Amino acid sequence: MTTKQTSDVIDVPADFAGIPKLDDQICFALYSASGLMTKLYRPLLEPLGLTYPQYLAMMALWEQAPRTVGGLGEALGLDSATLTPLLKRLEAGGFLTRRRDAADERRVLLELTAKGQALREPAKGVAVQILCQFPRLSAAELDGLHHILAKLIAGLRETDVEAPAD
Amino acid sequence: MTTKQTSDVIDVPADFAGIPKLDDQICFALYSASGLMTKLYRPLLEPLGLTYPQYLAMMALWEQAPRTVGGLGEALGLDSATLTPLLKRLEAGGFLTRRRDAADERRVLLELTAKGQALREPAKGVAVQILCQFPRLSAAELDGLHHILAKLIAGLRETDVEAPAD
DNA sequence: TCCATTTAAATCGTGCACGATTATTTAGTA
DNA sequence: TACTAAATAATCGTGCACGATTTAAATGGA
Repeated sequence: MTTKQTSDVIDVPADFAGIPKLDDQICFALYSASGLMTKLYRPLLEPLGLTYPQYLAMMALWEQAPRTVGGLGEALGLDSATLTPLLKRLEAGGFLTRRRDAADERRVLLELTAKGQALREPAKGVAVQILCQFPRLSAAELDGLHHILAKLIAGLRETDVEAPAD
Repeated sequence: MTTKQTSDVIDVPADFAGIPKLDDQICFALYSASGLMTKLYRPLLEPLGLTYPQYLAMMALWEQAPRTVGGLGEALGLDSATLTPLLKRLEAGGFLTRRRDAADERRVLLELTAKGQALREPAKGVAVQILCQFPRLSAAELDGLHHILAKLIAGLRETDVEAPAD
């Protein structure tokens, strides 16, 4: 509390100087919610042998396969530095295969194995259980949350693409 | 392939079986938004010598110090396995000190150094710049987002505390 | 007093995440 | 054809995150 009026320390409208934490709390809320969500998934995904990021990768491949590492990375917002080791673990687990594209040896094609395909059904159960365990937010609230997040993400992606050329 | 009507594979209402991705997209949206947000902070925090989690720790200490590692962990939702190395880096950077509490040698007290205190003002500038770079969401939307996230987090924390005794 | 229990941090092992760099292949062009 | 430039993954180094375990200190009885 007791945030004083140090309105001349930085050259911004006094309105902002007095509330230096509110925006951070939205960021912190996103950070916290994301972490807690991952924790919620952990015990459900563990029996399947997946972590949450691995589950995301599998979902992307259930939607479309084969895909390249780059294509998957674009879908998930991750780069090869993160994906390559993750995909190697999924390959070691027998969920997918990685092979160079014969038509373009720079690309690596990801393909699901039978085991990877088979995981799709139990994964649906996970999604349902998450829904059930979900804190009591109304469908309208969930919808609103999803809608605003989509807008936020679109804006953040723009900034992420344009600003680095600063 | 070709997801058929296997409505008896899992014992849930058929309504859910058909929409196995919607809830995940909220989770994925949280995950993505959180990551993009951290990326937005990075170039602003780098000149200060902080990462985003370190910035969160400093914010908690600007609000209240001295604090114990456990107290900080409760505020941030992190445990000592994450905090101990992070705090050692902040100590190595000269931002804070760690010392055993003489009254209870189990506890470690965190105290800001002059350098750590001094960082508070430029950190306010970071918060302002984040607000400015922020994608065009109305104040009402930001408010709504924050409100729903708070509700979500409260529910997730409950689940996180109660469910593990399963 | 002594000892089991609880509490608090630190440590260990695994896995994610990213900026920066490197290696290889393809494409474009003089 | 040769030679640069662009594209694609992989690699490297640093730092976060968490479950599980370990170490040490405080607490609460018999």
